[in-house]
Amino acid sequence: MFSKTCEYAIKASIYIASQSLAQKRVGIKDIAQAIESPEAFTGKIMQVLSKNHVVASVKGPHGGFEILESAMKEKKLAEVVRAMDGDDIFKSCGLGLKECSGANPCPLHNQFAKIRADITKLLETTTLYDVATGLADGLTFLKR
Amino acid sequence: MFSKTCEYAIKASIYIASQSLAQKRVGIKDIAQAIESPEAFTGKIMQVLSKNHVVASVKGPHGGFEILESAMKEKKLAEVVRAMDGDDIFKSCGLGLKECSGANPCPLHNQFAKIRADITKLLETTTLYDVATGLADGLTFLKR
DNA sequence: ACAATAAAAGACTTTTTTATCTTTTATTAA
DNA sequence: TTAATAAAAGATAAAAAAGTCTTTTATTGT
Repeated sequence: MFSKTCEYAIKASIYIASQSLAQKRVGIKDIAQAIESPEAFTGKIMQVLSKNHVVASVKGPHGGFEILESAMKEKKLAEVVRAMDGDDIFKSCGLGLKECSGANPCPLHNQFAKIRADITKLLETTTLYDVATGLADGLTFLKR
Repeated sequence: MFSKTCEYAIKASIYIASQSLAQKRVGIKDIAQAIESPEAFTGKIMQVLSKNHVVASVKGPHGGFEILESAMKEKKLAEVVRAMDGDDIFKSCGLGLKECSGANPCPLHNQFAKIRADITKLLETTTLYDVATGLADGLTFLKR
């Protein structure tokens, strides 16, 4: 579904958002712990998220990553996914056809159209805030 | 969604099924052409499909691959997918958690449960016959 | 029996993804 | 203004996925 990189990115974003709700800025080490990802690789991912303005980064002592509450209420999961995996998951054919469409449909075109639409709707409507609250409240988890 | 290998496998299976409907046994070269896949790699994939009894293979002159009409009416797409990618797509967590469940849910557990169920239903109910007919009738395509 | 055909099997190679290590840049506080 | 901290950037490395090439085995028609 998502690349591993993208899974880490989503989890990291949600974790940072939940910590930001408690006014806590978090560092790479902390993030890597929280989402069980390799630390250095997590750093790389954070660079991408930061460049794509999914999270804000602050260098130096007491630095780290954060997402303003106002921002996380706007940021959709789709933006995180696009930053890492592009928009393949939103657009591309389930069987890998380059020009799969109503005019040139693969054998599963219609069936997949529905599934893709559901995935798109989920990712385009869910904000980081939406999912961060559940984590902050201990209702959902990023490990195991 | 699926690995490239699995995409090829699904397309190859559908192509073989549609040709079998016309009593035509097809070889690797033919299959590779029909689904725009690398020939040698297609051979490897056919070995797996053959071992998993998705298709029947015949060696020697006039050999190739085929699927009996009675068999293709039983074979679900899910069996092709399982043969190539295992059952990750049916089971695994969207965010990669190993023990994602109602008791230890990832932040997207419920949302993904629905999507996974839809994918599973599609793959578990659609037979090769169902999709082969559309291809045989020129209504669907495996290229471009 | 033998030549031709076609898949199976095995050993490799290439590419992509995932992951690490080192150096540089920015920020802070003493 | 310097030492400490933490992310950014760059260069590699390891693992997995995708793809190729060569040899072997099975089948068929002559």
